[in-house]
Amino acid sequence: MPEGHTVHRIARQLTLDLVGRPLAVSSPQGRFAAAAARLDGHVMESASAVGKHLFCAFSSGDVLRVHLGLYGAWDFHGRLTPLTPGEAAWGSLGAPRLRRAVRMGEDERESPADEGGLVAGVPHDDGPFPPEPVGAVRVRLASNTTVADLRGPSACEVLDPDEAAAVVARLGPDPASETDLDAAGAEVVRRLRARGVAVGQLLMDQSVVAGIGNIYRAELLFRARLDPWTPGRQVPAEVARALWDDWARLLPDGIATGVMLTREDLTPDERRAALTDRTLRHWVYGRAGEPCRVCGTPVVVEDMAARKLYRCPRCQTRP
DNA sequence: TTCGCATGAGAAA
DNA sequence: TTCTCCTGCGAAT
Repeated sequence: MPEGHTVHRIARQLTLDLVGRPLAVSSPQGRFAAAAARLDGHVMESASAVGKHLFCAFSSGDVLRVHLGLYGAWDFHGRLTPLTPGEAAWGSLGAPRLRRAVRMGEDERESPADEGGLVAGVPHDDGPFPPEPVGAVRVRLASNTTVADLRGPSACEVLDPDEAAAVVARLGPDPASETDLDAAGAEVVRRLRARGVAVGQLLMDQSVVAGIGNIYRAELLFRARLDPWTPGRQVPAEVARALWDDWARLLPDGIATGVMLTREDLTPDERRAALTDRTLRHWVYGRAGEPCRVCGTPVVVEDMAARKLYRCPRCQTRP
């Protein structure tokens, strides 16, 4: 999925263009029709992200919770405010949607493949407004000027505020939604070191620390030069803390750029190139068999809890 | 045109 | 651990 940075970007886009207005809420696909009717016509008062969960609070008192899972994405149409002032807006946030670049005309450039979608001018697409829903749109949130279409989410439900709070309570700290990063870090260290499970698995456990997915997991562990198979209990406190601190650095960068660029060794020019060339972005993720960028040893891929785990068998060691 | 895979995670066994 | 949700891309056919 879309790891945590993407969901924060979605929350920001919704905040910029749909929050504070009464919205037409519908379910073109039909699977969310009854719940959509409850929200329809109400004002979206806030949109926020915790880990990979998106929460949209409505004036009716209802909270829309969305989790994109592996396939989900939001497609935006109509007027869009660039998330970064001066830059183009993103038409699609979530799972890869490269093909949309073909659909949407000429003066677009392809967005970073990692994030899918395309970058276009603002407004970023032509044609009648609102556009006809394309494919299975679970939820459409529409103002007079902006449409957000949700497709393929693994979770999409209406909760009351207490239920939404209960979801958040089950999550570990998210650096982008915590006010006290130091205290949150201490809690993550405690949770990481409380179990004998492999640290590679613990970083993916959303109840330990929220928002990390398979790419950030692999990259954080490489950056720490830590063997992912090290049991959590054997990770020294300072190493666990460094993992959190590193996550707290990478996440804001990912939110700002929309790209999971995890290499701190790049020159500014190389960094610019890496924003559009995925083969330059990562230390180990997706690089099975290719030489480690530090020592040249072939990067290894193996299964960990049914997910692909990438690591350098030489650089990443046990404490 | 078909098939396998993917940035995820809850349920079932 | 395995299944399932369910979407789109890209490699293979």
